[in-house]
Amino acid sequence: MQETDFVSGFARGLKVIEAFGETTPRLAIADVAKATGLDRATARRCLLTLAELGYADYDGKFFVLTPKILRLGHAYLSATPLPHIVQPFLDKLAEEVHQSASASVLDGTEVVYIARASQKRVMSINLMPGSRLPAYCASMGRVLLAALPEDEARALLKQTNLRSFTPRTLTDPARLMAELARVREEGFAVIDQELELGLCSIAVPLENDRGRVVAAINIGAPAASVPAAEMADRYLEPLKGVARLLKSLLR
Amino acid sequence: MQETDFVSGFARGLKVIEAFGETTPRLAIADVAKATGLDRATARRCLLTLAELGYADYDGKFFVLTPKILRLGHAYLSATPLPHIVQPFLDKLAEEVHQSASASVLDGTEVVYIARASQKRVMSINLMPGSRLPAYCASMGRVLLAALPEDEARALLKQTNLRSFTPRTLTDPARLMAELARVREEGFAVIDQELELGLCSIAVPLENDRGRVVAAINIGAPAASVPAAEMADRYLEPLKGVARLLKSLLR
DNA sequence: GACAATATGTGCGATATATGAACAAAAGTC
DNA sequence: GACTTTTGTTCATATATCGCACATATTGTC
Repeated sequence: MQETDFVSGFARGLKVIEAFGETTPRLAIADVAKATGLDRATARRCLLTLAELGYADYDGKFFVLTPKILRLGHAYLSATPLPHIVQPFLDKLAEEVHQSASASVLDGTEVVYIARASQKRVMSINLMPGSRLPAYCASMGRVLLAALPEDEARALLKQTNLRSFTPRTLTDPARLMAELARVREEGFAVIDQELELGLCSIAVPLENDRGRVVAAINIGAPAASVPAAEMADRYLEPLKGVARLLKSLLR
Repeated sequence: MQETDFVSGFARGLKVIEAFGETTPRLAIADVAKATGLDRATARRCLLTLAELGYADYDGKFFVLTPKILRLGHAYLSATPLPHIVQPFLDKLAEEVHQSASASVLDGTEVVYIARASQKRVMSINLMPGSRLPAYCASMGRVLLAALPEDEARALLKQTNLRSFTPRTLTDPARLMAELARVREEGFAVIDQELELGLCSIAVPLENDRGRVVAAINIGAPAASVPAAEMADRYLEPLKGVARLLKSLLR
């Protein structure tokens, strides 16, 4: 890369941070080099830089990220109006329906939670702002994919690893595209235990004042107490209500 | 900087990300240059790099961070065992006492939330993993400062902007140090509306198996329903119980 | 609409960084 | 414990980046 408007040292460093993940909390220099495709010498320099700045700890062998890294993501959550505007509406919604309510946006093939009001836990994993789920099998993901032009949605599905989380997970691209068309038509998506057995959810898009879809909100409920068939009857109106209220507030 | 093991381009880039914050969500090149102290040309290159990589959007004038930035903080939250281990205990605790429970660690002069189980909202601001509060006037902050050697705690207080959030906020360094001594002695800290009127909280330290304090947990309650004097009676034992259970699980 | 005041874009020499190979040091294997 | 393999560190040099100064564009003011 010869671009004069691109700081490759910076880009490499960000790659190094992203090398740390769920399954790889402690990484040695060589691990990072392998994960990022960087030269070992370069990976080492990036890691030492992180340590020097206090974003990572180094015990002479392994590097571990420190909580200071959270400043970076926090810069987004506190700097972006959307999470702040949506949060109180989610709180009220969650309290009214006695279920968890969340808001998310699309980042590549995943949905990213940007706000959440949780009632008692139903999911096995703990969702919070910054959490990610594959878009194709999450209710908000379906809504957000449906809001894209068909080819873009298709392209994203193509680059997604379509695996079955439960026996009910839809993984056939053609059937997913058909479902997206239905979602686009009807204005909401219901997921019946496709991500986790025992969990249903329903989502609607959040439009801004110009009618562009900027996010999605959903309600999740235990399948045992709220069968999928009832999700829309119970929760569609409350969700649509919030979406209507927010429409004029978002840009 | 002449260090051979330091990538200053990377360090500069991270500085640029941190320039975005609550009051400054949309920044022009010159703003970033001013905020970071970097040369305009450098700030511009870093920003264009962020945009190129999809971490920021650029409309030709202003830069805005995208949700992709959350991947960076998420790398910590998902890579670090502490949040995962603590979360289920907080969930159980919050349900038992019908109040919000949180866990945090120290980052400089601030506490950083790493996990949280929220019951109904009492605070005006919404706390979530990644959120920050000044250590000197938060219950978990007091506990974490008390766990440091005296000089370190004193040094941190010195570099803190000790402002009064409410008429009750302690801001005198000497009195704060005395309070830290008391906290160290008694093993818990109670905050009586020092951060926000109407909000009390109580925190205890979380030790690992070798007795080192690695985090703090707390319970927050509305002052109207639980006077500060009752906080310890009601919540100290549940908190201590969780700390005991976690001691062997943390390293 | 002309002027001043800021803000942004660009080319260049000086300087810092990446590269890959060579070396040193562990770690794993038999 | 000698051998192989992997990992970490160092170094010289080719290359990319920095910061400056200047050119251009945009914004605000009267």
